[in-house]
Amino acid sequence: MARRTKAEAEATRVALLDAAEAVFFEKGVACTSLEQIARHAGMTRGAVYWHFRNKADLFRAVLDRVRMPFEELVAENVPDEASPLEAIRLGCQQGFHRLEQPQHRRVHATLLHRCEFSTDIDPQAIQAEMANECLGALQIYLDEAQAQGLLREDLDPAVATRLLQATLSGLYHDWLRNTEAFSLQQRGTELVETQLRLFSRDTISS
Amino acid sequence: MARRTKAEAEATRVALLDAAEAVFFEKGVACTSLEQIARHAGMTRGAVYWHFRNKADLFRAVLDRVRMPFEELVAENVPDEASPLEAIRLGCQQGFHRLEQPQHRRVHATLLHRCEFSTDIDPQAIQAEMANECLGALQIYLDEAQAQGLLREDLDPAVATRLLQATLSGLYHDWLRNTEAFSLQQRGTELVETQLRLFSRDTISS
DNA sequence: AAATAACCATACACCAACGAATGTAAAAAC
DNA sequence: GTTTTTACATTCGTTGGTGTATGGTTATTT
Repeated sequence: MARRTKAEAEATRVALLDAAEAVFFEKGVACTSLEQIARHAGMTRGAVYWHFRNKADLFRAVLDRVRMPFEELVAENVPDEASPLEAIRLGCQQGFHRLEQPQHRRVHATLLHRCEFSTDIDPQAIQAEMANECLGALQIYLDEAQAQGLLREDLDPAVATRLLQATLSGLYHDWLRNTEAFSLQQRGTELVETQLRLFSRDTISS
Repeated sequence: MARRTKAEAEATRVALLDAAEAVFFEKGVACTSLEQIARHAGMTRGAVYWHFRNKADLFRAVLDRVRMPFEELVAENVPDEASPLEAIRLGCQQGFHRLEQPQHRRVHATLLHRCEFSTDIDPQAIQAEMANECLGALQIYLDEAQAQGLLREDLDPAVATRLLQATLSGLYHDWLRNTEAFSLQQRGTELVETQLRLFSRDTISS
């Protein structure tokens, strides 16, 4: 094969990543060979081994395209003057919106349900990293909410943080298990708003 | 090999299941060969292929040993005269207690984090089945709670059900991702009690 | 008591996938 | 304009795992 120009080479790299993303999601990581990925991208395994060391390296590269730390979500969608509870609400909404994009949906579903722990790949470590990042951010906002007197007096902000994080984690897992079952934005908004309303002091009855 | 007695054959079947459970958890389902399982049980692959059709069939058999429908948990641990919210609380506690048993812990962790979707194995279907069973049971109890006037007036029992189920699901996933991080019984009790308290009408402040 | 069938070990053929090695033609570098 | 490197394609040896067939012994059946 003739040598490609730099731009073309980068294009094939992206094509390989797209192909890996699609085939990993369709067949599961363990059950897809590098041959299948290469053919799906219109290449051969030679191209794969040129751009990536092996399957684990390729998988990491696929994951690296869809990171979304909570602070980034807040920065994208929340005005500075918003209250801490509003910041959580809008940050979550932004997260739901991102997750519903097909690429993010496929990659996260693959991370959760279509890839195994092995010596080369440790999805739990990546999941734990994401979860802890989210937990830490929520903690800060809920501590601030209590400092402003926004929370019920009988609610420890640390417990509230763990409760909200568990709810979000459950929603994340349940939706990615079957994205057809319900709308993430709709149910996510419903659950987050309800949870935050239950956290709040002096709730106005509907 | 000589023919074994029925009891001996059943014992090797159990030994194979125990071995599969252990090796699946340690290496991941995709990365374990039937040879490894057989040797771990002190047998050869011949025994495996006698008792099970293939790896997928063996995996199903491993899972079948640890089912625990919510109604069963309630029946085990809840007096008949308990209120619906108490039934939920005690049923959850019983579930936490069961999950902390090493066998249940290993199998559920394997189901979530150490086995992939493939043509032969569909862990998501099993997870969905468990989740829906739990959701349905919670729905019944929370509807009953509202009928008895135990819930806040501004809380739809259907929303409360989804909220509680998401919380439990998140707790389940988070704990199984790293069982060393916290005590399931402790945090589980904390979260469930807090959630139910927030659901309740006329909460007494601590 | 003979026949049968259960229970498992052993041996064999087979295949898919990996990774390394090699080939090569064009783009970059000089 | 020559050399060097890039960006792949192609080939090949090796390995690990699967499924099946077969055999050997003994519990069960009749």
